Amino acid sequence: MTPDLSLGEVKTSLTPAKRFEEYLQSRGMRSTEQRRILINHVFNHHDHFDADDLIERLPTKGQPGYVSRPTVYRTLTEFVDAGLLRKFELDGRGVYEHDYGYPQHDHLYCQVCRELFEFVSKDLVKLRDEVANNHRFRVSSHRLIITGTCEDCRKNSSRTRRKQDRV
Amino acid sequence: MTPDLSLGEVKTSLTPAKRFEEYLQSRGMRSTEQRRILINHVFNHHDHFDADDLIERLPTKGQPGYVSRPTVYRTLTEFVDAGLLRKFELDGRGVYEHDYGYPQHDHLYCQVCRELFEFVSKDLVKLRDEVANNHRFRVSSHRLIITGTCEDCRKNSSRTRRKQDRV
DNA sequence: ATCATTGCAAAAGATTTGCAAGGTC
DNA sequence: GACCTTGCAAATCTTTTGCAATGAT
Repeated sequence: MTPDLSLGEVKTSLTPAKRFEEYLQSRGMRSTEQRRILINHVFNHHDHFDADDLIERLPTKGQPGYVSRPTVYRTLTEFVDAGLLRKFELDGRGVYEHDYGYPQHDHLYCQVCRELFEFVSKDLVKLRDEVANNHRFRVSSHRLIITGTCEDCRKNSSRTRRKQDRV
Repeated sequence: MTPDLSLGEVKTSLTPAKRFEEYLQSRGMRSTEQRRILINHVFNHHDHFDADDLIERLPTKGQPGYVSRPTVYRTLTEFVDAGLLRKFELDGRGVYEHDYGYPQHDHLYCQVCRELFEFVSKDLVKLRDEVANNHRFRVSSHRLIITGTCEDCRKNSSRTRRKQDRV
């Protein structure tokens, strides 16, 4: 479910990879094989994912394209710092989504299939800013998650979950 | 910061302790010293807290009133199941707040002093229900956290944080 | 050559679990 | 007495860190 791009999209001239290169340069950090591998994986899908999802998609140890778990974690943090990804917490895990070039949006979270659905609401941002103003609070971001049951899961409440349980 | 009670308060005839007793009865669970200790501690403060906060307020091992860490975790989960507390995640930790007899509200979170401020918004609930309707999604709850900097911390940006860092 | 980065192994932090002993109904 | 609960110790899960080897500039 992709949000309406007309609503809040940031105009971007650079690809995520380019932007990340700039970020690295500006910080005296280096362009490495692992960082290139990860940026490709992350920006080839428009999904929400956690560190494990990403690691599972990578080649295993010994194969070309393998990146170790600590490096995955470290690099995800760099992507967040670079403004490429946003991070939030769900069920005790860190979840990442595209930020760079991607419109502001919020989420519906189905507690049955554990899937995230995106929606965009200008009114929510207005409401947020009003509330913050009233409290003389300077907003840097917000996170709204509406939890419940999605249409499919309501219909098929007797069937098996479609998405794997994470034990 | 207490939300306006006129807005969303659930009328409650029972004290949390009584309601919990009923819950235990209905489930064939037992009324124990530890559960009574914890319900008193939890409902004597109107704060947000995590498991550690609660444990720190309890007597230490060997003292009367001591409750072990696993029991604290287990009992907090029971309070949530019983509808007495609500739980959410902040910075990777579970945070609890009163639910039973407490009005619906949301939070401003200051990333400097790490304090939570509550606010109530009827419009937010309306917006939430509209969005959910559009997506044929059945809402069971929502969680909005507005992150930023509170007034005090903006003013005193050079001073030390008022609330202890959690290492 | 210098210094950032990686992978490994191990640590850390929060929470959960197996189980024997003890408490409640 | 039956069986729910507790506390202990240990496990689990996710994420982080120290460090020596490796790679980028």
